Amino acid sequence: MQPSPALFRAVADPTRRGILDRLALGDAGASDLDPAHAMSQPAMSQHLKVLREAGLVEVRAHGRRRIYSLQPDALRPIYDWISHYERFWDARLHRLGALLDEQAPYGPEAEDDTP
Amino acid sequence: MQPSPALFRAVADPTRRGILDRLALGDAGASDLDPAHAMSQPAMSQHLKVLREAGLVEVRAHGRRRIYSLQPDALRPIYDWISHYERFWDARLHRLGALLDEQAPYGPEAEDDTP
DNA sequence: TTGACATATAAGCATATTCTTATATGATGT
DNA sequence: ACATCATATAAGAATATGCTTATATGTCAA
Repeated sequence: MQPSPALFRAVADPTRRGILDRLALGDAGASDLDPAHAMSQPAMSQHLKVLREAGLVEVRAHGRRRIYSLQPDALRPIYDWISHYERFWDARLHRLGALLDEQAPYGPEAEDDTP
Repeated sequence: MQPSPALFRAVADPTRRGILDRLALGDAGASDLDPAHAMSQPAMSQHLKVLREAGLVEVRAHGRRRIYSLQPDALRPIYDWISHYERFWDARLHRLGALLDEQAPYGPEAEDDTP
């Protein structure tokens, strides 16, 4: 089964992946997540919203600050999806695949249209 | 390090993930990849181009057909990126993280602004 | 060679995404 | 209460994405 579009969309953006990487080091307030002020405050807030809606981060209030924390479990659907391909990463399986291809040039379902 | 934007962009689209899932079953001609004619021929061709540019598929000519094959190795950067988060998936580590959080409420870098 | 087939590319349009500026909300310290 | 700080939301503009129709390229079969 496929991961939710919201999840893939959330991690598709390099800025947001950077935020996740940062949060993997430890919880942080929203403003701490962009120390170099590479983007405006609303831009960051919007990225955090996308991550929240994907379940990848959670917020808690600490006074007037919002402390964000990583919810790494939310990445599992992507991990599981990719894991299905892991079996192809073994060189011997690759070799076997090549052998099978020699016998059936382009897969089990392709009809032979060149008699 | 972060996977290339082209790679993440390629798998961010559910239609393209479907194409990859289909190719995991075996090589196929471009037209075989949309048996239900859910989209136009150019749409499929454009999706395949994105996948090609991300290195996720390769083409070979077989007569006038183009046979596409999966290049699963190209998924590894995403897999590796996500693997960094895998260590958080263990419940005991989660527990430990909570304990550490009690001692340092929101991570190692947050300055104490509530005296 | 010629016409049909399989795929790719070009151009244009609708929608989505991401940014910006301006403003709202809510907590803090005086 | 009031000014300030931290964050969120609204609205709009610029760009990116994914689709469509039309057309180009290359192969096959007669």
